[in-house]
Amino acid sequence: MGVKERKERDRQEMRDQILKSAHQLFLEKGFDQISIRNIAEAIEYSPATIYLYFKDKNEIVHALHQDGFKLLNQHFQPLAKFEQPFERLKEMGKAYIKFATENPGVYELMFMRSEPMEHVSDCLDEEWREGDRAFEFLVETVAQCQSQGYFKGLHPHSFSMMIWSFIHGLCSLRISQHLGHVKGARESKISLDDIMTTTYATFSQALEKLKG
Amino acid sequence: MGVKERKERDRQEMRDQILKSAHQLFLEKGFDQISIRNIAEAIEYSPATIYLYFKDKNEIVHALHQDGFKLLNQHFQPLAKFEQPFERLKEMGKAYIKFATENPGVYELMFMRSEPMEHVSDCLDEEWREGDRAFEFLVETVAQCQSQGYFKGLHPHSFSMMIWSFIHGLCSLRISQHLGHVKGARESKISLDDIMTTTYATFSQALEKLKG
Amino acid sequence: MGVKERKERDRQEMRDQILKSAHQLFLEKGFDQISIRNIAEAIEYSPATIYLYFKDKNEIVHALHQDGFKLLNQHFQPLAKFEQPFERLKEMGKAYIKFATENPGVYELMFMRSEPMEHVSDCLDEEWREGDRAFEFLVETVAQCQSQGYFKGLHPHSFSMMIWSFIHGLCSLRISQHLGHVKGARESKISLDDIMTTTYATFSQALEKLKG
Amino acid sequence: MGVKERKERDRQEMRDQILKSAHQLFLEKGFDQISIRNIAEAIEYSPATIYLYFKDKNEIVHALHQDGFKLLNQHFQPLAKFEQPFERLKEMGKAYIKFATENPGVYELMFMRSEPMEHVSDCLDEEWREGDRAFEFLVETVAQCQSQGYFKGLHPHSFSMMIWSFIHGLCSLRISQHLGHVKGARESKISLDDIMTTTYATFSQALEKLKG
DNA sequence: AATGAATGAGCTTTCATTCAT
DNA sequence: GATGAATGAAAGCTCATTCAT
Repeated sequence: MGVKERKERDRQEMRDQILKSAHQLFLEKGFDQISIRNIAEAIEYSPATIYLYFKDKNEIVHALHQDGFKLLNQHFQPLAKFEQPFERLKEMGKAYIKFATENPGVYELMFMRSEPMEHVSDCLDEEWREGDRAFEFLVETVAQCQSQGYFKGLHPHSFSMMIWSFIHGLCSLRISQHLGHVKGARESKISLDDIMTTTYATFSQALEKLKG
Repeated sequence: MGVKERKERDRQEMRDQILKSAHQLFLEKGFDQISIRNIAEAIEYSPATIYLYFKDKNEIVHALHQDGFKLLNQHFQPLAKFEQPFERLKEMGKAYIKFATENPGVYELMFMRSEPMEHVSDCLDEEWREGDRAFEFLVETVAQCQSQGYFKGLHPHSFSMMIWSFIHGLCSLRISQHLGHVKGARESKISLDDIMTTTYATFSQALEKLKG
Repeated sequence: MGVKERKERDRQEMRDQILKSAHQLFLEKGFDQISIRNIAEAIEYSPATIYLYFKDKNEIVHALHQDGFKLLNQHFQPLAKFEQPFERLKEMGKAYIKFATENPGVYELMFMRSEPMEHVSDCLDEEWREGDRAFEFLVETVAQCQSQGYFKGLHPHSFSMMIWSFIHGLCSLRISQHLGHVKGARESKISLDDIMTTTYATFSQALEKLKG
Repeated sequence: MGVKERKERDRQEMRDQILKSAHQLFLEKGFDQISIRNIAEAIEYSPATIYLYFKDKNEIVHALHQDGFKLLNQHFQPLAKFEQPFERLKEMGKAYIKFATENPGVYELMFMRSEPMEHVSDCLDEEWREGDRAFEFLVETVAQCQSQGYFKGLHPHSFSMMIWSFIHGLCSLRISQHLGHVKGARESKISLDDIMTTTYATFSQALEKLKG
């Protein structure tokens, strides 16, 4: 009995290792520098081996895509403990930034490229469950904020879109290396993290002012 | 003397023609679909000819990058006529969206990819002049808004960063095809343009509320 | 003792099952579409298992080759009942056509490819017994026809070769899909079976005229 | 002026060289052992170079296919001088055999494989002109034989099909190496050429007897 | 006896780039 | 000034085969 289970576990471990390597390569080399051969080299296996665990390159990308959303939701999980919705909202932003900053390659894959979307768009809605969950969490939190007097008169869905746009913009500018090239940031030696923190703080202040 | 100058002029014309074609291709195909052969075919010259005018593919990308910023500034030019800074600010957003929507390939190249940045970062600050101009225009406008009572107590540079993050986030989500996949948008048949308009309107409303 | 024999029997059964699946695959897919994996999948065993029963792919092909000849002879078996040799000869042709048409993949393997031959040529004459039987049956029938006044003055072995060439030509043209591409057949919508029947009938008529 | 022409000639020579090598490889290795890499190696160029002269592998196969038919017709050309149709018919057979024997690889490609057919079948009828010409030449010759009293009462098209089947059968058995394995031929040390000659002679005799 | 895991060698194809002409 | 010709390097992928378990 144990044998079968161990095999299954080994198999899963190998899949994970492959995905982890791909993940790592995204980080180092960027989305289109990734190749089956690259991954194979990284895990020190032959390219053919990859195909024992994934049907094709697409399936790898797909898996990373889904794993990415799961991971994002994991970053959101601890936020439930914040009872004040506005507090929670602000923490969500921080968690999102943390996720993007720590997993730039996967973030790129999830939100900054159109290629994966073309494949994924054929999929069942089911595939989007994790992605939906994340967004719904945001919408709910916004709605709760409104019931406490924030963002009065604004549509919660649209306002959530706005928030997401901002935070995605900030994260993606960082990942695409544009953050450090803005006039002002370029000259002074401010760290990228500081820029993000400052910008996010500004956004938070603005949100705060939208109360009442 | 005249000969030398004419030659130089011819050379510049050829460079422009190549860039124009590349720009056009970006419009149709997107960043990774572009190739030297593609461009050569479009201008009806041989691939080898391109190398007479550009050292390598990077140099083309680089040039497009710079031209892109010029083009963006051209979109901003007519905004000078808006005397009310807040009006001007809102129009800037629209102009930015227009630029991004009409030149998705170039936008992708300018703001959504890290590869070009890596090459550009070695360059002189001089290279960034056009980019800086665009951002400074935003900062100035924000500052003028503040002198009229908007965004009180917020740092103009940071607030500009926030605005840019938002608008870039919105545009890049559209270009990367993610806009249509958000829960809600996916089911209803809202057009992407409508989503952008709505989200931007929400943002404008929010900004408006930050007066006083 | 019994154990050893049972094992041997089991082994033989497995070999047969593998061959049967391969045969089936040939029927559906044709010579080059076949792979060890294909066969393994069909018998629901792992590819590695196949190597327990056959040294390599060649050995499988070889075995199919031999089985093919057995099957061909089985098609000939019922012909013994035709007492008139010329009738029997004509029925042999029909039986051959039936065999080829119903087992195109195996026919291809047996008669249309050189690869298998290269391996087989090292083999003992013994290996050819079944093949020889089939041809000898033809030669005998021809000889009997001659004793009834047909094909006078023609060498039976050569005449048999001639007959085989014709019938093989007809069958192989069909299997290689050339039959439908001849001028005339291509335009009209005659079925391949009709072309074969007609051509064979013409041949029969010609043979008939060679009497006396 | 001469430059352009020379270039064109060089280009044609290269194409020919590639085709010749492919032709040669067919001969040595058989149809499916052929690969772009193989050909490239044979002509001592890089694989990529092949793609400068042919769009893809298919185009090479296609070209060989067409060239083959042209070559076959060239073998038929000198036969016009035979005024007696029956003589011409017999010479046609010999010419066909000569063509097949000297170009086994191409013959295999032209008549013994189904893969090329699948691609070619989509083509215009125009593509088949050369093939049609060859077959029509046969039908005409048969018809002329009939006007001289041969093959009375037989349909010329069907009878031509019969002749082609025979001669193709004979040639293809030789090419697929089956000719030497027939009982009788195997034991005695008769050369393959002798077998072919003898079998063809027997066929000729039979045809002769179909007069009157 | 059976197999999961692994791989080397092979495939077709594309592309940025160089260089002799 | 322009290019046809050539290529090295890389891509995704498949398959027959081996071997430890």
